[in-house]
Amino acid sequence: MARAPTARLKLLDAAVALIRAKGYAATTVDDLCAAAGVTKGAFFYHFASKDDLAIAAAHHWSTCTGSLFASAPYHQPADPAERILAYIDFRKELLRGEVCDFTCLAGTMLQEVHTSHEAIRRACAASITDHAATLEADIAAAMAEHGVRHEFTPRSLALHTQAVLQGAFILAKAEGGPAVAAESVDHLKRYVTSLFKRND
Amino acid sequence: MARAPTARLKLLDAAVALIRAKGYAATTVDDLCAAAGVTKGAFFYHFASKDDLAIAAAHHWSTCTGSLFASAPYHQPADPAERILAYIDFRKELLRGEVCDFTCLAGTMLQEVHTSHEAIRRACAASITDHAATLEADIAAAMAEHGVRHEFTPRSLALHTQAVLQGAFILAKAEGGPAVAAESVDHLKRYVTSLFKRND
DNA sequence: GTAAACATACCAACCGGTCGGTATGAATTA
DNA sequence: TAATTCATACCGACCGGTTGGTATGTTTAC
Repeated sequence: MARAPTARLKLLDAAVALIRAKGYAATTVDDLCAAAGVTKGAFFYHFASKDDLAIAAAHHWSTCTGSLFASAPYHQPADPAERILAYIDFRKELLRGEVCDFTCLAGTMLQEVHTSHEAIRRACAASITDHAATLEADIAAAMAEHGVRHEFTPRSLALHTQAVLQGAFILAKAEGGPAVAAESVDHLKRYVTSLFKRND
Repeated sequence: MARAPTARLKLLDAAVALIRAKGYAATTVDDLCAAAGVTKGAFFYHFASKDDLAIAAAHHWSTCTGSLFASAPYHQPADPAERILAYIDFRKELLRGEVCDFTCLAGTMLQEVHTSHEAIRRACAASITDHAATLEADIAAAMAEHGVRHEFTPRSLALHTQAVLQGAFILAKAEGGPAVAAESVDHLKRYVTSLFKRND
């Protein structure tokens, strides 16, 4: 290896930032190169096409968010139901600053590519469902412990939390700020709390 | 008037269909003209620009969905809480067939334009918040009737229902079908039911 | 006949992608 | 150990097609 492939990483970071702000189609290769401080030659050396970058960006996004959530403090409570509520609190804390900085790359891209770019769609879908899967064990344990007899699966509730978050992002984009999104997350917490209320 | 301005309406319908499927940026003026069966001359006779059409399409969308929901049967129950639950049921019933046919134009466009196209953002935001506003009266009445003492406003819950729906659309796009979306709406109904449970 | 409602032909800017070339360092060989 | 070889990493000019938009001609209802 001659040099470390720094251009590739800079392009991936630029892709996450620009696509979250402008969407996939509106983000041009030149935009990405300018933001990353590299040239088109570097772009097409590392990525076969713009679509190829999108797939790589989705994986990059999964990796970054994956390690963020893996090392987050919401895993500490001993009670699984408490861990889920702590997760929701953590997601609410992330809702600060500029809209582009707390919204989801996968959700944004999905809207544009779900019919026309099958490979990108799969990568984005995996990003969301894989993250949701990290909640399933705690949800299952909480349902067992608290004797939840409702007719839904742990996976279903895990995905619902992601639906609320994705929807909250859209509301935030509509309003231009995180306030509405935070209120929606409050409703989610109230729901989950009501599900795992000790029914003695 | 020489001819009835049928091209304008055909273009608006085409815009709703194409933008829901491919997103705003990926939908070209030529695409729209082809889908509507008109030429570019007709397009730029009726709309000053592509952005102008997007704004008109958002208003068109508000009008169409507005009359759909106004004439929907969920207003019949005497109890306001029942009306809200009937609304949620109605929204779930709409989740059938192709993803592009039940997803929301405003939510889709918002993702792409929220930073770069202020006017379009406003039109989309209005489409969502205005629809949410149609639920507020029933929510307020239900909260009063059922003695809900929670710390949230009717507007907040109304917007939350829209967040869940928008998020459910994204999940549907990820999966390629309405199944997950429907389950998320089930969770929403369970939440609203728990809020308005008779606490006697 | 005249004005609204289109159609046709066209343009300049832009966009994704290509291509020839270069700098750098690691392995190979003498 | 020093010259040779070669792959990696990157540059930037360039190309052909596409895109939003325009200028101008044609049809149709009143």
